[in-house]
Amino acid sequence: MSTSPRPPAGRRAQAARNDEVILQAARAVFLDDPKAPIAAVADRAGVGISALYRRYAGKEALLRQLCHDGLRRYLAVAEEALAEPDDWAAFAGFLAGVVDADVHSLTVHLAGTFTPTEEMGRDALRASELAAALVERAHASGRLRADVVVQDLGLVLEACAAVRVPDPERTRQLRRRQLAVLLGGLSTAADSDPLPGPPPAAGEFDWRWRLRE
Amino acid sequence: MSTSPRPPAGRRAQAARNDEVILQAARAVFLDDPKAPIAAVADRAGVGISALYRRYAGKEALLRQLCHDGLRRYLAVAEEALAEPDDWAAFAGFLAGVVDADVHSLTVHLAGTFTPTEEMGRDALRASELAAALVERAHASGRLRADVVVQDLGLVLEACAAVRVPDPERTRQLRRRQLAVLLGGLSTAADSDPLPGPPPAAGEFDWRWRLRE
DNA sequence: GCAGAGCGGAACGATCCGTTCCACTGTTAG
DNA sequence: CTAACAGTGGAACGGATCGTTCCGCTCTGC
Repeated sequence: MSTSPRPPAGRRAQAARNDEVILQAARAVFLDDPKAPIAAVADRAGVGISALYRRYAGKEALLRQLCHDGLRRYLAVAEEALAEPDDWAAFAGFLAGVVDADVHSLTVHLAGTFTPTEEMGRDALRASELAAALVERAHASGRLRADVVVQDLGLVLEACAAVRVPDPERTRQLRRRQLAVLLGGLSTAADSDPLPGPPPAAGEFDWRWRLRE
Repeated sequence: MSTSPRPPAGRRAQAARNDEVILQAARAVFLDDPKAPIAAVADRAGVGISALYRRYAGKEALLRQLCHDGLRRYLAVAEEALAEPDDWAAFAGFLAGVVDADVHSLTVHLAGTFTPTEEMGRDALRASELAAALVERAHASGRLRADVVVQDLGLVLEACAAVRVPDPERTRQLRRRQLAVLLGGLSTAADSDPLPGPPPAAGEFDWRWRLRE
């Protein structure tokens, strides 16, 4: 056998596999508790702490990577949604996609625990542009209440992310339910009074991203 | 002057006033961060740590008291709402009252940080009974979607409590907005598809109340 | 005046957590 | 075949945090 037979079971392969295992473990752990100790990630991944520090300069680097990955998933979901021809379906599908991918917790709840990179800033900007486009199309479809603004998406996503039970699959189901209620409330079919108070403004949620203390 | 002139400025009076100041400070602090250190409460109240430990056996006792107070407020809001003749207005007013009083964070988010008393258990039971009555009346009014169950109230309140900006008054406004959207989605006016997935079941959120670890 | 309730805040001990360090193991280049 | 070494597990360390205790002071009510 010149090359290794089936799964390349070498030290290298093990390491490459650990790359993925560690990231998945970190995602699961920090999704469950944004302030979890780094040792919890190692335990969950079934590796030692060294395996972590070999890959990331420190906790902050890991958090940053995790958050950036989440941001990229958000972008992917948004772009996929924009490909949908039906304006309202694109809007609803986008929200469902973000909720299912649990991307909101990864981005917003990890905010302030690390210093963001410039690239993250660019991606975040692009993300808000895509969201604005989706809202605009939803407005054009006539099915979105006129007094809904882009920033309301943040509230909706936060509301869904707040739903949490120990079982992940059940959590997903309950979030879908919550999202369905919210979508009903956002649609013009709800003939209720105008939404109260000044709508959320641009930059009103930026404080999350400032480093704590 | 036989008795003190204007405000009864004695050591006793100061102490009585501190009772209230400390409770308010504790509420503000733990509302902002359920795991805040006890020293933060003392700072916020403008008193020393001794003033706290003179009144409460420990952190857990303070948390328990705070949570029980919140529960009692919840009961008061619910009973006030039940006095409203219009079924739907009672339902909507109840939710608005709970959101404004920020009672949900005080009860649910402090859960698991102390061992509850029997009386709290009784009050919690009564609270769920009142909530069930309000939901039943809302159903009777015909304005509440048929597939909404009592447990959905927890999701709605959680969604509102999740909205949070540094300014408390602005937070209240945004929560009202969120609640308005949710109420729109809960009402029969939203002609959308049936809510997806199995509805939240009784006892599905009890895990919060078990002591952590 | 004087006993003591009430208080401020330093000090203590326990815990937790991020990071470093070292010994060990299997792999791979030569 | 073997010497170097990438990769790893996990103990150990140092700093930070936090709940609680304790001591000395003040001011009041008798």
